Amino acid sequence: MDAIKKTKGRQKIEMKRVEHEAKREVTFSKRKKGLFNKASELCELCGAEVALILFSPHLKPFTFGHLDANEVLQRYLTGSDDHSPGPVSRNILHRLNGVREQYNESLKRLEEEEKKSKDQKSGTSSSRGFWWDDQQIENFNELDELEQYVESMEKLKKIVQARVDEIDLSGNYFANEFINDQNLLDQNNFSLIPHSNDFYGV
Amino acid sequence: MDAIKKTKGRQKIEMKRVEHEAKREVTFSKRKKGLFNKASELCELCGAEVALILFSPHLKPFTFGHLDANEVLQRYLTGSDDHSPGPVSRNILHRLNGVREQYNESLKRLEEEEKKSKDQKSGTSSSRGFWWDDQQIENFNELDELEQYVESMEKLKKIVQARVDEIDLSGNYFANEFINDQNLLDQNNFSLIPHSNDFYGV
DNA sequence: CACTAGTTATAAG
DNA sequence: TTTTATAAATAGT
Repeated sequence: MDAIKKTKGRQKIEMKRVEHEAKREVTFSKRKKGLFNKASELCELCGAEVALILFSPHLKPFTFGHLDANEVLQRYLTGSDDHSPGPVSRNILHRLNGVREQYNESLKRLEEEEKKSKDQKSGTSSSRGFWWDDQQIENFNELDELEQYVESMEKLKKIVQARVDEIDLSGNYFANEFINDQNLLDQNNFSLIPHSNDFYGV
Repeated sequence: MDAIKKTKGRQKIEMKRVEHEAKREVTFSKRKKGLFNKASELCELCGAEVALILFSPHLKPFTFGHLDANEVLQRYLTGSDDHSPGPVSRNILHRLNGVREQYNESLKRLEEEEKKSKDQKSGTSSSRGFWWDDQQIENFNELDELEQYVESMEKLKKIVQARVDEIDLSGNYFANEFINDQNLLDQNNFSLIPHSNDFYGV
């Protein structure tokens, strides 16, 4: 009967740069959200860890990390894993020969800085569960981005909660050393919804 | 007529850790591939840059980067952008106060190491276009992983080629400084298909 | 933003 | 692995 279609639905697009700027930004926004969700699902389903650093077309940085992007970066850059000293990337180690000590020291200082600004006005949430950074959000569809992030974080919150529950039951989850305190999660995580301009204060 | 279905098709799954190990590894493998492809598409469609570092359930690292993961990491860690000195993350800069110099020096040395081992037996491809690292692949479905990567890279090759063509025409692509020599791409990139055990020799 | 409808990713087999 | 068939992501409105 009603053969009239309201929209053309999703159309196939060529895999090349989207030339129209507004369209490109919409695509970026949608796909960034999709990518972050895919990353979080991979973490949750498989117990993987991921650090994702993304620069928008305007070179604004967005990051996503689970369990903690700095932890993941450290493992990657040093090839070390304090928690499970299994096989180490000799390739990476070779390339970082002589650099590791410096870098570890740098990381320590970075972590100290992070503790200081934790849960303050930096717009950064850093805790043992998920890590998420939204610096420079102010110049790019501010509210939209923010809402997307909040949305993502709320989704992640559910995921983490489920994982924590599971850890309580199974007791041998590989990530126990990272997420081992449900109270910590309850207290510090996922309270990112901005209620003041502090969020934009950098 | 034939109402018998050959499979149940894709089934909805709960977003929680996949407990069955074999199934979890299959899921990881599939979704990692999907995630990498999503990342590469976002890069291509929107001119974004991305660095993705992923640890498998067995803590094996996989990375994906465009244009160059080290470049993206450096921008992220230092908050600097030599190519377009726009707004800089003061938050990140603050956290890295006093660390940047050290880190830049480290990066320089890392790059030197990379040049030495480029296109050798390290299993690492590093060039101006895409960057991809497969260290530690040897303990996890070796060939499968490899094939996936090769597949991804061949897809990416097409993307890069399209982009290069476009740059030739438009001349003002933001990535010009990175991908600015088609011959370089032709010569050094995407020749990763392994034909000997060198690939596994670390 | 929210919606549709055609496209893509992927759980099972 | 490759093939289904369905779930999920998303281009266009």
